[in-house]
Amino acid sequence: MDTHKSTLEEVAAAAGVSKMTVSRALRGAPDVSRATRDRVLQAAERLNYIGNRLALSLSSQRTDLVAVVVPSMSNIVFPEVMAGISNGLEGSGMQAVFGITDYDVAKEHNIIRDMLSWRPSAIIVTGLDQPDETVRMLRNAAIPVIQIMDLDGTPIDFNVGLSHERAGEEMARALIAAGRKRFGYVGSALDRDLRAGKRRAGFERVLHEHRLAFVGQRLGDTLSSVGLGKYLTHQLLDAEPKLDCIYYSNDDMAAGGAFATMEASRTDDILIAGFNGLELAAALPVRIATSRSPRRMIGEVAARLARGSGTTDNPSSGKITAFVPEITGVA
Amino acid sequence: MDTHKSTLEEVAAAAGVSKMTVSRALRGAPDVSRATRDRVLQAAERLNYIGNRLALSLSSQRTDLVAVVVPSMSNIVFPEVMAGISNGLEGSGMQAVFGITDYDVAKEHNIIRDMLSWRPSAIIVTGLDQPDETVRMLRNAAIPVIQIMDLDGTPIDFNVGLSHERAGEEMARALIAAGRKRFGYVGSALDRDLRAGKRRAGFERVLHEHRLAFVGQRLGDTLSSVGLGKYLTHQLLDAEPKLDCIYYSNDDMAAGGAFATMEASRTDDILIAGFNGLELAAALPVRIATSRSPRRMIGEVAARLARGSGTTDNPSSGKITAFVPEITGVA
DNA sequence: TTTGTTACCGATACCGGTATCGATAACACA
DNA sequence: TGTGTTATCGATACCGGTATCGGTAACAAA
Repeated sequence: MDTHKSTLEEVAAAAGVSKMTVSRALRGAPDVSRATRDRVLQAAERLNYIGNRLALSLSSQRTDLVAVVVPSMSNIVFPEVMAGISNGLEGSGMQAVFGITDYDVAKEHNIIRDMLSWRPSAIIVTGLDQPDETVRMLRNAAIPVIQIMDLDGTPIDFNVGLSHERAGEEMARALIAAGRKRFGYVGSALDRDLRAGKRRAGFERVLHEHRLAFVGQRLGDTLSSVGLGKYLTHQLLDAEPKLDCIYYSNDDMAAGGAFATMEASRTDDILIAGFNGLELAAALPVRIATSRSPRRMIGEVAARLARGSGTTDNPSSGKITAFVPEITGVA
Repeated sequence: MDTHKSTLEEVAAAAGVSKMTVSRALRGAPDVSRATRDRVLQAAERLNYIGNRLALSLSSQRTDLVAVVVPSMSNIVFPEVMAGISNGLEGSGMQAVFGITDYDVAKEHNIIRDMLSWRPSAIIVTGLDQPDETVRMLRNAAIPVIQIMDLDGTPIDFNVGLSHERAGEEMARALIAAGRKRFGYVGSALDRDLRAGKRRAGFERVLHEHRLAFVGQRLGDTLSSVGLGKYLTHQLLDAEPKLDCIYYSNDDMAAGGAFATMEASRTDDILIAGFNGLELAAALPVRIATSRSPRRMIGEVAARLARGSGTTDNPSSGKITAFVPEITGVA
């Protein structure tokens, strides 16, 4: 019935008490008699009262907000991380607020600034490659900073993720051990997706150690996608018919590669290798190699760290949580 | 250097002016001389001042927040909608806040309640099937309520989406027109994903009109996924060898179906039909039928409506934005 | 009857900004 | 010299809650 508003004051008037008593009753504080508590609750119900968190947070100096900054939404990986965070926060009374940077450093800076203006209790950001200015801002916020996904670099505070350089290395080692010799590479936008670039660098380093190199490669400049992976793979197969293995920037691209090899009837002699361990990769009609990144787990661990914001934190321990991706589909 | 805090008051002290002047200078208000403006800006810079939106919003009675409530994150569809919203909000100074309900009605109610306590300028919720209690709460919020994705029902206020019943009907009509006769169905969790249920109902209605029915079906009870679609399809193919078309609850399941038919060498006589028009569906090595849902566009339109919150809105026009999904891959 | 204790409740001062109105100084003009 | 005007700034009152402290009533104990 009543249109919007309704403040503590109004509920107080309706219940015939002071707003302080209403505040206590609604929060379940002990210093309220059963009788008045019931009156207050009824009045609040009747007026459709909904608390004002702006006032609450400003007054109590706690927001119970967790800012989360991710680069993209168009790949299922980050939504899964966000779901993990959301899940890990459940029951804590904390709320995640998300920001998307589109892999843009300047945008990231502004988004982080905007997020900090909400005075979150903790902030989760993707990667370790923020520019100095952004790092300074994060340091200055005096809240737990949790950098996720990547481990290759110097963390500001907490760090949860995996080494992408090492993931690339391990994949190369596994493929070489399995007898692969003529490698190709397909990826896209490595200048923006720095983690994909690190994987490629690690992979290539191991190739060099074994006196090998990418025989051929195709790089796109748009966001990675299944269709792009398929398209570039067809190109690469035409240009380099003798490849026996192609490494991709991620599983989406790799799935496209798998489709391309199927269409070219090359599934028997070419092994497709990706990264992430997507559900899709496991369901493909052909086996592809991939490293499973614990995306959801990373989100949950990050959430757990964020929850610890208010509690007693052991300052120096557990700052870094390292995961080692499991490689599957090679042999 | 300086650890956290720093308020307007402190910047004011540092600049030798009142906090009101700092407030004006930082917002670019006209009543400030160039000289003091510069002094203030420098002081703010030096102290690493970051505004407090809690105070700002409480004081000005505007949050510029858009609450967004979606059921899931584990399917790329909703992240794409969210990306569309985020994109559509760009440059407006508004910020989206997301909540995930996991297709749980009770959870949805609580999440909406929590969101409203932040006093958003508008709220975007998925679907039209909220229980009365939730509808009352939304009505009472006295802000624009934008229900997205679905059109089959009675909207509270704004409505942006498509009719899923009709989408199912149209797909059935197209498939029948293309000569398909023996239909199967594969889906999952239709009791929670109501829109998938509506599509199925619409599809089945048209089958009946043509004196047809699903010859066989498999229903999972977990969330839809490529693997599940593949698994259920294999089961269905074993049980009903004579199908010539299978309708799926969505494209993820359908992709799994496509893989199953490939593995069973049945790609020539069975047509796979899904819903969403995912990028993946177009890249598959076999053609599948699908209806393209304008997910990103829905998000952008919703964002545009949310932006209009503060401006002069023509109350009765443009309340409903209907999209008609385009069917591809049938013939 | 006096004194203590406990249970319950209200008054007041913030939290960190913005809106509003008024004050002051400088300058132009009569 | 007196009077407006304009530019620039500050004082004050909120916004809607919570923290803190103090007050009152009821009851038990002395």
